[in-house]
Amino acid sequence: MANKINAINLKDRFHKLGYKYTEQRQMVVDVLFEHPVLHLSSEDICEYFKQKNINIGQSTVYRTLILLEKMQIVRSINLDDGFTRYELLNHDEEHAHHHLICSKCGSIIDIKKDLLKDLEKQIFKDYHFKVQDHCLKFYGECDNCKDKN
Amino acid sequence: MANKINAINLKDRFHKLGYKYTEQRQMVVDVLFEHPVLHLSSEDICEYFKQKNINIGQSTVYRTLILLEKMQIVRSINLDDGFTRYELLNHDEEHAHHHLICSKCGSIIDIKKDLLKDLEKQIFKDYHFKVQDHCLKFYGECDNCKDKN
DNA sequence: AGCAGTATTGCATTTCAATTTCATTATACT
DNA sequence: AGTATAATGAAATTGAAATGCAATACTGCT
Ligand SMILES: [Mn+2]
Ligand SMILES: [Mn+2]
Ligand SMILES: [Zn+2]
Ligand SMILES: [Zn+2]
Repeated sequence: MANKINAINLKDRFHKLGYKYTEQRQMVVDVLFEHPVLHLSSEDICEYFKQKNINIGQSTVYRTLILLEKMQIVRSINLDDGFTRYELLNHDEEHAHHHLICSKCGSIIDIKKDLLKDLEKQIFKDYHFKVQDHCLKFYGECDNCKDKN
Repeated sequence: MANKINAINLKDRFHKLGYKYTEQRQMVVDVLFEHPVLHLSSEDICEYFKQKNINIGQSTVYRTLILLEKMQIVRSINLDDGFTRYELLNHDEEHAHHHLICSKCGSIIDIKKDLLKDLEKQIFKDYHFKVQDHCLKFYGECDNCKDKN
């Protein structure tokens, strides 16, 4: 648990890298840690602040997310809805985890098992291509929506 | 080979669906069939026409690609460069094929083997999620770039 | 062939998420 | 506390995607 990232010990991470840990950045980090299961967009986070009457500029939210990605605290993902979305980067996962996207209701399910190790070995054999990361999305019908037919 | 799509017999496909097979649409289709290995964007195709002094409006190209996708002649893909790209839909492939994306030189390699059948069965067992299609991209270093270190 | 009805074109404009500018403000270090 | 530097945020800009609409082209019918 020593090196586990959480909202508490981030201050040091920022300072070690020469960044200031401002109130605004804290707030953005807090929202992400409070909703670990969601895939929030910059707009989602702005909307959340607006509802709580917290004044943080959209460009600050936007730039904070870029910074958090550079700091390897979040990862940006594309779930095909026109928004860049963000999720906390889990350092237990060697590679990006996968997503099930229900075409009916739009719900998103995380798949944390890697599942691709063998394929990547195969690709190295066949194409001499050294895989560093991947992006895998499955489109279909979720358990809930299957009943509603 | 009876039902194989090519640039020749598309006229009938358009007419059967109530669409007109105009010169502009033919030209767009031709560009796609002439570059089966590329992943062209709307802008790429406009640029190609401009260089050949062919006057076709960008909105026509854009709308033609949308139509071709609806007609199941092309598929749109996102290769993380900010452009929607298109490739001919091969009806031998049950699902979308995969892409290797070289982080160094940006080259794109098609992987036509499906490779995901077993995983999709596993996902149905574990999550009761019925996979209909998928999107798989691998990021890494291609064979060419590996030497240049 | 000519006509009428409908689909398509393409210029111009709009949309909208993402990005940048820049004057003001906050932070960290001494 | 003071100073240097980084961050903020309102406003403006960017650029790919999408749309409105008047002009044009295609198709089926006479
Ligand atoms: Mn996720
Ligand atoms: Mn391809
Ligand atoms: Zn669903
Ligand atoms: Zn390469």
